Amino acid sequence: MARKTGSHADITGPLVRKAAISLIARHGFAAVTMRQIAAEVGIQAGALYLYTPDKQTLLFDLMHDHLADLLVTVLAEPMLDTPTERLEAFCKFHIRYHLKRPESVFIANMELRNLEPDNFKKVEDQRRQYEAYLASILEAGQLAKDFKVPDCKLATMAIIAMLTGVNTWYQDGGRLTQERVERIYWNMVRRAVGA
Amino acid sequence: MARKTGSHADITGPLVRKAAISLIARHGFAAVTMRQIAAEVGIQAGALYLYTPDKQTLLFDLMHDHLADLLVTVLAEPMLDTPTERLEAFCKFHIRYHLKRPESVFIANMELRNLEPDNFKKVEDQRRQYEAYLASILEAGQLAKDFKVPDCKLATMAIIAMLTGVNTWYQDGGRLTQERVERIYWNMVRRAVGA
DNA sequence: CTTCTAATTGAACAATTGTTCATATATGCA
DNA sequence: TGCATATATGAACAATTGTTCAATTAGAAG
Repeated sequence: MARKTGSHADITGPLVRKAAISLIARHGFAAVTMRQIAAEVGIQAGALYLYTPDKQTLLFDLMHDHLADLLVTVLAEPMLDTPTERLEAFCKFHIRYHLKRPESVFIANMELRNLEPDNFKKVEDQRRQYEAYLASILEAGQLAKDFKVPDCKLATMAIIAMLTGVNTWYQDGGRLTQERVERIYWNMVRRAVGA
Repeated sequence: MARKTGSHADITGPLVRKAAISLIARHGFAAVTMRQIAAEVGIQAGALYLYTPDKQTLLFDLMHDHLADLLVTVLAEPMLDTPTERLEAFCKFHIRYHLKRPESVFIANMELRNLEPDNFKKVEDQRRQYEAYLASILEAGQLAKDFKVPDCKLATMAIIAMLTGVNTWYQDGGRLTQERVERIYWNMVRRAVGA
């Protein structure tokens, strides 16, 4: 039965997620203890089990929810007319979206091997869907002879790796603004696909 | 005093390293126990301490030695005449070298946060040197007007991320040979830098 | 053979792990 | 006010952790 009013749990639950994201991104899932997460929230370790059935589910939920939001958001972007415009929008979206939540991105990329087989399959499928979205843009551009890509699958992996790599070095207030980074990367991608 | 003949330790030592690499790549440093490593080698956990002072040093040695070998090897490559030739050689070298030791590469990329601060600094510096090698090629090409790169630092990070990404999906005996992958990626890099 | 050292065992250590649960406190509703 | 439920404690659990070390075995040198 759903609660009507905002209870304490509705506040603490998100706090647990936030603490877990921060700690796991910094130290890795296996290195973070339930007691550390609890301490960050300001509760005892036992109370965590009011918000998650176990540690593994907590990790899976973080990764699954992150990727689910990524998919929903990218699919909600307005569909532009030409493959080139769509590729530009994708590149800039990917950089912007990932730079806004670096901790979740880090976890989603690094903690795959700590997922139990069933959970791993689900998360892997979400990644596959996201890659398929980019691949479809490349294939459309290839078909329309807007792009010259020798292999769409390879180009997909290359572009995603390249764009996600921004997260490893970018820092706010650094030498380049985010908009400038987006433009430079889009230019490299554009030329790489021959558009 | 150096031993003249190959002792048992000269054999077991490398076995410990190999077992550690395999296990850490699969499960992550924090999730692997000294007892697991020992079991893989076929000895007791206590005997590991004949080959490493502690778990942290074992990890650092794996990462440090991997990157040291990477640096020595890339610097030993013959220096070609033009920046374009050098960039092509670098791209193909990077893919080939990394595909040959995927487990060490995985560890070097994923376990940075499990290094103690001093060890982290050393490994980070090795990475910086490798990046500087590629950056110098891009800067030379830019100066010679062979490349059109809006930002050499960004292009360096983009290219390395893109090339290293091959390790996440390539499998021997798959759809594409390694040589074909090298050529396709080099083509994308070449166009990305405007060569 | 004996002697010396290198290599290894196996038990032990204190600390920490994820998780459970009886008990207590707080909160919202009648 | 009191009752019911949601939320939290804190102690306890067995299992496991990295590491140490006295005792033992193996191997090479003389």
